[in-house]
Amino acid sequence: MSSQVIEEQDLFLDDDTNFPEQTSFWWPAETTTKPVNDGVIDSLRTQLAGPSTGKAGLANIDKEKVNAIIYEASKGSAYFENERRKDKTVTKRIETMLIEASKVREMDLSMETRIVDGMIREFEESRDLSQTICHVDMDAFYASVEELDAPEWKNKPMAVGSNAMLSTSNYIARTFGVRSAMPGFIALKLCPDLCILPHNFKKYQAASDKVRAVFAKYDPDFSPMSLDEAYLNLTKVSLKERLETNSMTASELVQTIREEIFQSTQLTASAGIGPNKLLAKICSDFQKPNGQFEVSNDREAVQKFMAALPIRKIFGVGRVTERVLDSLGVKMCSDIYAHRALLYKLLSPISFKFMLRSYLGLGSTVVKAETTRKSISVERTFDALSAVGDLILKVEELAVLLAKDLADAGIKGKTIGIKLKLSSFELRVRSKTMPFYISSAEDIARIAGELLFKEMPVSLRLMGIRMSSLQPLVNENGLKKYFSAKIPNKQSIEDEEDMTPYIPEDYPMEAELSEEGDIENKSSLTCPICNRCLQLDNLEFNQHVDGCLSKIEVGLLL
DNA sequence: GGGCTGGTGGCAT
DNA sequence: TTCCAATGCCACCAGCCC
Repeated sequence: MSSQVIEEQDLFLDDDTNFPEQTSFWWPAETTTKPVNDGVIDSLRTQLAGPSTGKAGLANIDKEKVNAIIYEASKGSAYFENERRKDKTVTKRIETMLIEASKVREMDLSMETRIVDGMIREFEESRDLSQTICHVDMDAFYASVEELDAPEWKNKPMAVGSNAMLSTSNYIARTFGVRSAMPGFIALKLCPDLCILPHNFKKYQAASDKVRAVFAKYDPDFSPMSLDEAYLNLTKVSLKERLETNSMTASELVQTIREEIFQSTQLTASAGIGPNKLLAKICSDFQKPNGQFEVSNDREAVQKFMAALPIRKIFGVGRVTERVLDSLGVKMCSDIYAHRALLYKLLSPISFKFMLRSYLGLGSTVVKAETTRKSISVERTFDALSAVGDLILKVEELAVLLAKDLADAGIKGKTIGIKLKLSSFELRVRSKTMPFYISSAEDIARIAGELLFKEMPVSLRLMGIRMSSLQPLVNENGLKKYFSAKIPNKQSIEDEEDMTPYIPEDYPMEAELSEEGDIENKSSLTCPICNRCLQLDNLEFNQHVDGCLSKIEVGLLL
């Protein structure tokens, strides 16, 4: 598995938002910004503040002031306008639901209540309290690793990432409201003294390897969620091992694990213990940093724990779901029960079941080391591009990267998807499933190019290509394919149809090729429309593709 | 009409 | 001036088949 995948996931999984007791929000009097209120509703300001800000641990921070600064820094940008559009969509969705809710509230819901109570009884019967699951989460992982090499950062606000986006921040920086998934330039407005260190994934991987070695000792099948986070099933740790580690209870065992992690890495970890993954995950956030929390394997303890929990604490409930449920009066998990008949009527069966199970504190107990990968993708952000030739080059560039990742992973796939982020931040995803498997850069570029051209004209700030419906490569030819000659290249297709777009025989293609020019500045480029390999410079190539596109419009091609 | 598959959008980490 | 990258899951809809 590509290690980069895990590292990148980590950017968002690092949501350890609790703070040391002594922290308080620093606010110089002369720069105090009054919370703005120019007609923008609170939901948008909360939305702009970023993910995870509603989670526990921010009690010591003046959220109003932080949000006001973020709002001021974002106002007027394309990003801001897009957030406003998204906010309106959610608002509309909520309005529609509230109309429905007012109708439902007038109805006699005794039958629905009985149905839900029946579901609860059924769920109760399936409750498994026999397992001891632990979720371990390293504290401010990237930042803490950096502090190992440079201890002076321990007393200064520091974050890891870039001017565009932060992965994580140390606890000093968090007292300023600086946190993961925040753009660096906004973080600097919150904390002008903040130092932003670039990523050093090799270091984080090395530290992670040490942490995982400890995990493996206690559960060889531990399930890593990212570089700094994993689930362990401690049920099977034998009494003998517990005695050897001088620990009898699950809590003592986890204490031992955390101590071993510290011995090995000088890094602190927080942990949660419970009868399933849902509870363990929530608990690991409770005593951050460098702490642990346990919910005992007892139905009443679990119910009591869950009832007092804000719904946002549930893994899978984000800002949007929180807003939607809040509009229905559901803020805490106990509210799910109080409003069970209404929610039963309004939510989809799957969503309702998820909420009800969460209220009951029921979750999966399956801790598995490996899961099969479902998709593999690459994406890049860049300065706005709209010229056809530039976009084609970008497709080819990404296709090469994806083909390499596929080759490294030894897989091929049938479904190609493109992801486009317009300069307006509007997101578009398009995909196409082929009747055969592909893995070469050429095939990927051609299909991705076809998808892209249907969206033209566009001005893009991000492009991504994803391959899904995956299957392992069975022979070496498949692996060699991408590195072999450019065209034609069909060995992975074998008995399947030819993918080359149909081009009429009398189609006049070669005008550009016969032109004179400085061959030094020309490179070999494949037009994704007519699939010809051309020796052209960028300008000529753009003109060629534009010509092909106009031919598509009049139905001459494809 | 119900199940299946594929495509798109959205939400989540 | 500046808002990442990779992946999974689900809802909803349309089209197809039996």
